[in-house]
Amino acid sequence: MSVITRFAPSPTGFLHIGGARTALFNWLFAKHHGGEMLLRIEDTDRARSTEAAVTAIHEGLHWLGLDWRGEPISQFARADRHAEVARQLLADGNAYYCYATPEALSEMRETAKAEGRSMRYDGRWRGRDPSEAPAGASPVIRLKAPQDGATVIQDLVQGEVTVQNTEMDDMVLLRADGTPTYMLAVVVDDHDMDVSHVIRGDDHLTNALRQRQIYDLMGWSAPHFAHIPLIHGADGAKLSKRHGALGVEAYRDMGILPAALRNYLLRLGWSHGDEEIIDTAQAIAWFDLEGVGKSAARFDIPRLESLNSHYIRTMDEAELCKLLAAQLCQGQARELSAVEAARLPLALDALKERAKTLIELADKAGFLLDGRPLALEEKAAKLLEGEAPAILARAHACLGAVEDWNLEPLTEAIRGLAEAEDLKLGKLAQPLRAALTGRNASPGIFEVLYFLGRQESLDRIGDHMA
RNA sequence: GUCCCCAUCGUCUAGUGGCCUAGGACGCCGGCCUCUCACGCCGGAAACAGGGGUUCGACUCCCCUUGGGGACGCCA
Repeated sequence: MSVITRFAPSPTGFLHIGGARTALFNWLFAKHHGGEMLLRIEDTDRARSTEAAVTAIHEGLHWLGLDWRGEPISQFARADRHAEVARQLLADGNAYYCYATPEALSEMRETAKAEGRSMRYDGRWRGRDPSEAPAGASPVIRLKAPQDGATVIQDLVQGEVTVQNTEMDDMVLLRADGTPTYMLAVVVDDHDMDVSHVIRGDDHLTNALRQRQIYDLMGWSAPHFAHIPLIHGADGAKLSKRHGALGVEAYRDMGILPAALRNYLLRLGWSHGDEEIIDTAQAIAWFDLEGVGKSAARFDIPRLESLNSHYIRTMDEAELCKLLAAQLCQGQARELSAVEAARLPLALDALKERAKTLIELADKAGFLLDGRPLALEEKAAKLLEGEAPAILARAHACLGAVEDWNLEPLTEAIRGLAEAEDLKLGKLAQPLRAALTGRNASPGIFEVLYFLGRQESLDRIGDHMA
């Protein structure tokens, strides 16, 4: 039997970080077993589903590098099939019409809450004859759930979970307007699509027991369930859309690489011994449900950034160079000039180990762009005070004599000058750095000269010498 | 309120009864390297929620307490 998983988001917003991890786990599990993942949009609630959200989910998954089998499935498109199953349950005596109005129901809940009882549907229409139905009212169809005994699932992450049937009420299967509820649709679809493993957030754990009742009454065998713990915010509170849950595109905009986010999300709730850096191929080879932890994890940005810096340093340079160029042009009305673009690959190696995100990378690469006279950061301006202009004048003269503008000759020239002047190298390097980059921190000063080229370097030094 | 789930350094986690003087990673602190910032290297502080059992022996098994989370919709 082949492994089929599904990622089944509701299209009510962007692909948030918890959903992204759920998708990743489903994808990895399927890949690991040579199976496939389905994408099913759970859009049975027409009022809350939007096309924009569907698009956002597609784009989010695409950016993350996750794919699925075939076309995305719209759950709503299968409403007829869901209704058919509801009618069969009805015909078999495993479901019944309920004429309780929404108002009556919420009143019932209020009373139960006030009296400290559990807020369940009381089954008032369970045994009644259809002839008692109020005229003109359109009923919902409810499952006639077992009233004694217990329902059990063997969860691949949480273990055996048991709930007494007295704790569960008769859930609505088909709404008054004839559309299916999620609870029915999810069971019918997972069954019809031969889903072998349902991997989802553990906020669905108690739902699984209710769904189990439908499987049992239909005489279907249930898929394997794996309820993975939720992700919390840095403060430990639930990560929700109101509380810091960002869409994956927010991480893209923060300059996070998809590979880094995958690795981070993988290690949040799953482990393989002490392994930390796990690329996607390795993840597919290793991923299993036994490695999934049971407790919720907090989202920690510094750790994500640490992983991100690793992937920035190790990724393909040409690829990174493209990302850097794109980032540098962001918000800028102009393209990079040929001269500027040529500096990027030269400097990339030095730059990339100083950046945790693409944003930082672009920021630190800023000095490579033309724009004399350079804007000076405060600390850089300080470095250009006092005897600095005089020193720069001598450096300018010294560098002007360098014919072969390469790392070794430049190093020799500057070191030679420092020695001749009996200056510590820092005394010379810091003003140069300030004049050349406008900052007090940058890659090594010989490299900076080399990246910028002869003319630009000399011009920038000239701007600040006495 | 009722039911369900969870509980190791600040954070992510290793640990499946003796290998634990509890390991790794991020972060933090100190040092080295050094033209600055990073990288790298070396070192440090830092945890088994509490209480009962079971056992020759519990981080590991059981129970209770506490704490956290989730679910109780004609939402998904």
